[in-house]
Amino acid sequence: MSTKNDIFKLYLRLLRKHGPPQKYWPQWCATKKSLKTREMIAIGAILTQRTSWHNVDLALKNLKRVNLLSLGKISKLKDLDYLSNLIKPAGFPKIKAKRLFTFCAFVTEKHRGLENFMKEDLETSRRELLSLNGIGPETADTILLYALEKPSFVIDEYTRRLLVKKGLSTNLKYRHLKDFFEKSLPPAMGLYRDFHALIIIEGKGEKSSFMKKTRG
DNA sequence: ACCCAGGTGGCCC
DNA sequence: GGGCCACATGGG
Repeated sequence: MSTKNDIFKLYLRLLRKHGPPQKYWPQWCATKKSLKTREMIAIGAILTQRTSWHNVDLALKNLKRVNLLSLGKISKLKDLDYLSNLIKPAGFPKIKAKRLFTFCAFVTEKHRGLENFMKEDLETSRRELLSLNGIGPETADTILLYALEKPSFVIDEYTRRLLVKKGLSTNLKYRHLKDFFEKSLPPAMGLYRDFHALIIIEGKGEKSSFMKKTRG
């Protein structure tokens, strides 16, 4: 039977092993407080669904090249095929273009921009994000934590793998795990970001050593 | 020529 | 409520 304390101990172990993470989400983006960065993170959160960072990066570079790394600009697009072609490297281009547009239109039209949206409380924002087509719990929490700066813990495949490996949970449902982490920790954005980053660093490390071991 | 990557929604039972 | 499937591209 795992306890709340096990989660905090896990955090301390990861912190001791890897040191404080220098960069948050995503890897190629340090925590800058600019609106542009937050918008890029939100766009990346949608593009990265079931997709490698490298491919998301290619798509973001395409958007930047045509000066479209902006929620307001994307929300004004008439031609989703154009958007779809730009984000093609990130995979599922048709569906992701639609999802991205839906999100951008919501932020721009309903909230008059990301800065206003940030003023809304966490629970209301989360409900609104989840009501959008194409935004599920992980994408919603990623946007909340990294773009809107709210203490909303993100659960992903790395988190599940680590919990299974450590024997800390057998219930792998999103809501259950999110509650488990949030009840074990104080609601602090910085802590949630660091912890999530450490879980990924740990997960990627495990993977490369696994690949090394099984090769040849 | 496989296999995988930080999900989500639609459909079916 | 759960199980299965489509959605697509770049890299190992």
